[in-house]
Amino acid sequence: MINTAPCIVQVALKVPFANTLDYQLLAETSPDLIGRRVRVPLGKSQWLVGVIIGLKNSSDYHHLKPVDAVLDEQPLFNKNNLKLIKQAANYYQVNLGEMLMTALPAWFSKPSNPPIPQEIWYKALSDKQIAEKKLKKAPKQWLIFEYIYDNGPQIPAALSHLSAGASTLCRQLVDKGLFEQSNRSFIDNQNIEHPDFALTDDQQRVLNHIHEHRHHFNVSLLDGITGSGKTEVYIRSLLPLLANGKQALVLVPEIGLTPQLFRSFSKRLPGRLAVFHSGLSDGTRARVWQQAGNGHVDVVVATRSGLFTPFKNLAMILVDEEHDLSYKQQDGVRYSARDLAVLRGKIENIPVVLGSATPAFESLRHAFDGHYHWLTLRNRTNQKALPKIQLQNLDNRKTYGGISRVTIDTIEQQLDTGHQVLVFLNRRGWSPKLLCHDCGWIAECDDCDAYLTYHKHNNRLLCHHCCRHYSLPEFCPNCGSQEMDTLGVGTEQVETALQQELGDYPVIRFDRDSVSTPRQWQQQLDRVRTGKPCVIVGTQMLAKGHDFPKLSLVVVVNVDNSFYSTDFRAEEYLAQLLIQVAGRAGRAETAGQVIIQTHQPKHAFFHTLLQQGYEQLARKGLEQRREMQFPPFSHMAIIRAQHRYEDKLEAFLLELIEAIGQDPDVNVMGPLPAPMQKKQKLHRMQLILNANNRRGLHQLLKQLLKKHNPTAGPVRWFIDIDPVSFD
DNA sequence: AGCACGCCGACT
DNA sequence: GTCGGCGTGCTC
Repeated sequence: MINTAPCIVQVALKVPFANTLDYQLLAETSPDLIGRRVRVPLGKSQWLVGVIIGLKNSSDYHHLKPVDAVLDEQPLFNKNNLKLIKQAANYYQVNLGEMLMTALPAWFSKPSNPPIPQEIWYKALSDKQIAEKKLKKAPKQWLIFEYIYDNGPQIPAALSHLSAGASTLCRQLVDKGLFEQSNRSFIDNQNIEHPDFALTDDQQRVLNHIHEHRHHFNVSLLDGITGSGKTEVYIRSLLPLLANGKQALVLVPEIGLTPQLFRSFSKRLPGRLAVFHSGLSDGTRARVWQQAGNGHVDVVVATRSGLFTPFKNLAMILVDEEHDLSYKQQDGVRYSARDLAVLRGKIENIPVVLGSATPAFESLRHAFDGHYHWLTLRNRTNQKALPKIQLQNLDNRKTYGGISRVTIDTIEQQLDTGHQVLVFLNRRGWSPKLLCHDCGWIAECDDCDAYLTYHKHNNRLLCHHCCRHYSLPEFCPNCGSQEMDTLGVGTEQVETALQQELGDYPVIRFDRDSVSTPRQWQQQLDRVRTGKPCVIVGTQMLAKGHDFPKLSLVVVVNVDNSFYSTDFRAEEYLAQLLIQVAGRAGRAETAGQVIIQTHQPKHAFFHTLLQQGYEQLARKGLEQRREMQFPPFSHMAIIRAQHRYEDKLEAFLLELIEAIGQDPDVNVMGPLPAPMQKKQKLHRMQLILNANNRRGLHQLLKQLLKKHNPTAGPVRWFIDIDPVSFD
């Protein structure tokens, strides 16, 4: 029966002043309005997209504006999804509307509600030999066929590197009966491999455990060293679920790692696999979202924002590399996809598996305490020895581009025996400082509190924080001296020095300056993949994922900065990074070797990590945090504020402290200048709140938000719950 | 957040 | 005389 009286809907909108606003809706009152999007007017002339999150029974609707349109025929968010988002909004202290819009692919927030664009995928139908015969006279078509045959279904846009006019060629292949086209954003796996290799005892034990606990919420920490076969465990955990027609969500920390895992999965998992990450177009992301929600996709491999993908029948969430900081969003709503994955598992009552070779100390603590099932893989599947790590004291050693003579000799030996070498350092450019020898002046950015990095290729100074360029001063602006010199070493300099020292061997540099496009990335990677001896010089971007089979030696140039960091997690991060880069080495046919150059080889950190291992480092680190009352033994939040004038900013934060008042459970530190006090002309300051109970902290923040609207006054500020970085 | 209203300085 | 600065206030 149609109810002709308007009903009142509560709409969550991305507006900073309210969680929901009420509108009247002249339509059939039905409970399944909840979770559907609407277009509503707000204020003078704003059309906004919001989500209906409740209905009200009242005849008092005359003062309410009407909903302009209901944009969805079916709810875009189901009950569990809304529950997750509501709890996340509450936890991270943001509006429901803001959390909803964070969860929703951008495509769905357009008021015009355009239809989701479709995309044509091509899939090889025929056998390779048959196709080769048929395509003897069509080399371009053969190229396309071979690529799709080897790499699985693709869209024409992904084939542009093979040939121009790829979509035409694909259509011709369909006409010849060699290709099939489909209108969806996933691949439908049928010809999967069933390898007959046996799992190691460790893997089997872990797998049995996951299998036994697959029907209810529980968290397993899959703590497995590099090469211990975590991916195989993921695959075999998923197989029985997929066989029962269920769905799974797999999170990876960054786009670069999706293809790898996706490729392993596509060889082995029967079913429909899709990826979801920021590298896809808005339209594609919307499509994957919709199809996962409809149950048309079985497995989604996604980065952070994919955590919110709706599913019809979700049965498991895997979080790969769970320690990775990329899971914490660093702008907008500062949520942690790993933490929310656990919450989602709880809400859906399904298992969550967190995997890492170097679990976050926080996660390990849950494992030690028995909150998480602690599943360890301590042996490598191929029985190969782990790389040998050795420290090299840099004191009193002459260096060439930051690298000692002994190390260069070792590098040369490895190259001479046909191997490849990775030189890792986390600093791009030629040199991180430009210094005046006479007065000690150091070039700094006008807009930020940061030293300028000298880049030799364009002979300019660059601020790595705001990207502002400066030309090189001929005289010291402070004393007029011409004795300007660079200080410290960056990738550019390492590359040049090594090229000079190693003569004919190629030196291939990977950093944001030398590889800024996927195409360049691929080109550089191809040079390495030839397997010829070469030196790879790279930053952080090389630490993750990529396997170089010929790599036998990793040199870590400078790690000492971490020992002076103010971040209480600095050593944890350093250990994770070192183990990760070391993991790049051991995959060669010979045992890998890692050289860490440092001025502090006697530091307790190295002793613990190298003699006792990561687990022991974690136990010690956690013990210190317990004593100091730091997370995870306390609950932290940071209030971050910025303004053009330092004095105004400080005055405002003092006002906030006043408003916070005394709380026996919450320790307020500040106002502290942020480590980088000025960034892009804005001064930055913060208050650190450290609380011994979560509820108290949240109550306090809630009241603070009520008293001081963060978007109203002249000073902008926001709350970062469970911060992982302090810059 | 947007977008209005509103009250004071330098310009055709 | 106005154009435009950004302070304050409101949005179902």
